Amino acid sequence: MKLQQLRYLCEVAKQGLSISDAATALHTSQPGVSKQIRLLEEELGVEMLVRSGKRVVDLTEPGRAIVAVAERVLREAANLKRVAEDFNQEDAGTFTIATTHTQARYSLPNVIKQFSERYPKVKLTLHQGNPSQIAGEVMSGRADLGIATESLSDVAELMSLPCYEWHHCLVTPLDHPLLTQGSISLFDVGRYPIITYDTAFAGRSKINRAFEQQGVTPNIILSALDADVIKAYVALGLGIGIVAKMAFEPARDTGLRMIEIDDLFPLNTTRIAFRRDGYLRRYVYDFMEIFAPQLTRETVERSRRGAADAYVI
Amino acid sequence: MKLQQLRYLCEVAKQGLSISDAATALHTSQPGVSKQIRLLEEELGVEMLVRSGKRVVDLTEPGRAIVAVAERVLREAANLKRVAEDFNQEDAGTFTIATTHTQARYSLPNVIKQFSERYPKVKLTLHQGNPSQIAGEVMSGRADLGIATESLSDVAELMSLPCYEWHHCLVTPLDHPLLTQGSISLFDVGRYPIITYDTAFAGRSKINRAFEQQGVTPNIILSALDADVIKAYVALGLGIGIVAKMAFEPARDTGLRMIEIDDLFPLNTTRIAFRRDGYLRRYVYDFMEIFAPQLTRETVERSRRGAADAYVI
DNA sequence: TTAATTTATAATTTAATTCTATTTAGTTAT
DNA sequence: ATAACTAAATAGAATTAAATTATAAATTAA
Repeated sequence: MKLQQLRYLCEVAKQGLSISDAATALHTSQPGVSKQIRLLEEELGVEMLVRSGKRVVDLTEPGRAIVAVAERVLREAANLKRVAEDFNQEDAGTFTIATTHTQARYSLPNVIKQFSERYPKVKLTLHQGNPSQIAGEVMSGRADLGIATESLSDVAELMSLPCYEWHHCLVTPLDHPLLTQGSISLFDVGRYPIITYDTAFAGRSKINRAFEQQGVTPNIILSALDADVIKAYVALGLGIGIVAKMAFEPARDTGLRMIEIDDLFPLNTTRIAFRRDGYLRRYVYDFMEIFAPQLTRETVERSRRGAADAYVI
Repeated sequence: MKLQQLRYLCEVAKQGLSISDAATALHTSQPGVSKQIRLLEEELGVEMLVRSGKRVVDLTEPGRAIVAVAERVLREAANLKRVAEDFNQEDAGTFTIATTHTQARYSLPNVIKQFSERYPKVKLTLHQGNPSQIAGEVMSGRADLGIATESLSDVAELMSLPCYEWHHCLVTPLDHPLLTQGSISLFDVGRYPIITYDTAFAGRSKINRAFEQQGVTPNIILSALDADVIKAYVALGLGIGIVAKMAFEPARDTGLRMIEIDDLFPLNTTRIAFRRDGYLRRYVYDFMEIFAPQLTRETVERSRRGAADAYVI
């Protein structure tokens, strides 16, 4: 078994089961790929590709399982290179963060500015997506870190650590009646048309639950994927917005007012996630510490190890 | 980078940093190993071995990190073969269980008998050890499953599932005064010399804690690694024994009496553990189900996936 | 049925690995 | 300090494996 063979196999799977396309993508010849895959099949004693004459039609069931494991092997092998780079003290490399709009737009810019000044040679990529996409990106190794709110804690392969907590707030047009009202309840909020995040984003589920618990049925007239869209519609007078407090920028959002409502909705926790068994380069640790100062390299490593040394019986 | 190179490197590390010994172990020549390791060093741009002239003296720091990752790559690659074997429907293969004496001696024999009848061609190995050794064996991939009590739940890389619960009991000589006493408290037990498990075994920590909580200082005159030793000394009249209830066999232990004391010490839970990311062959799933009927393949797979699909935000 | 596309095979070339023999360097014992 | 021994690196030859080109066979689409 050779790593090369695994690379060929995975590329064929990736290219939609075309040996020719895989060969092109790998800058090699079609017969080479074809042969190496057959050699692997021979060695393992299992057909991995379903062939109809001279066409590859599908992966066999064992083929699917083998591709999954092969991908992991290749990921680990790629980790090896990163380990070496890291020890070479080369402050160069790639770094991919999968995150949501809210983070990318409102909490990351400062962090990334600092990071880039410290590591100008690191090629940084942001992948924007919804929380399940983020988890998928990190699990598959396409992203080094995932940053999202609440959602990342349920996945076994991922380790996730809390970074900071935040509240929602209301944004209204300049002349809204709620601005002059003293204390505001969910009932008050429920009287106006609401614009907020799409389900599965930035704490929307908590918003729903809070209304439910109070027996209020909110009139959500518009769900958006990000706060910028929400604010735009609020400015147009379509309703009041519920967004993450960090998404309100007094200097820019001059056509809007913000109302603090910390007690109406539960606290949200933004978490950072990475593969439990992945290798994290030095600069990734540094990024985490810039993002959430309590996450020093030591703290993170301790959490990763878990209580691996302790046992009871 | 080639798998071969990683194999060579790991073998050198395993053979105590001898390239010649590694070559012998791998049935190849010394210059071949030497060269491949140098090629890998060149490719990665890092020296992995500390050489003093023509001697290998140590691993460099990056070398150590690289060996660790390389071992994982090789483990995953080995998994590939198992996947293939599994789909080949070959009911043959190897299966290593790391466990404690208590399990090996009292709970596994029946299970293994059933298993071996069903899979006569599977080569089964039992590794006996203390709980931290068991965790280590499973983590490193030397064992497929670990079985122990309580201890395996703290390790992040391992997934552990509860199998069954059990209590301790007292074993005494035939004529012991406690045999005629009605209800027995920890104070009563504490009046006699005690023989029980060594620390870090079969719930010893729970025994200690129970005594502590009652403010009783037990007079433990002997700690043993297994119940057989304990019973032998009890039979000699050296004291009373505290062992797992399953370790008392009325038919064999004719020179001893057993006293149930389910309420004196907390319940113990025996767990089965495996690597979260390892491939489990069909017969391993079957073994688990024989051992603990509630652990069907479906149940186990569901636990492994965790709540990977669910997310909140 | 024909043209286009895709994989497999064969033959050739190229490259890489492994082996044997040998050299070089380090360690130990005298 | 020297000799004897051991281990690793090097060189060159032999072997083996991989990639390439050309081509054949099979399938799909027109």
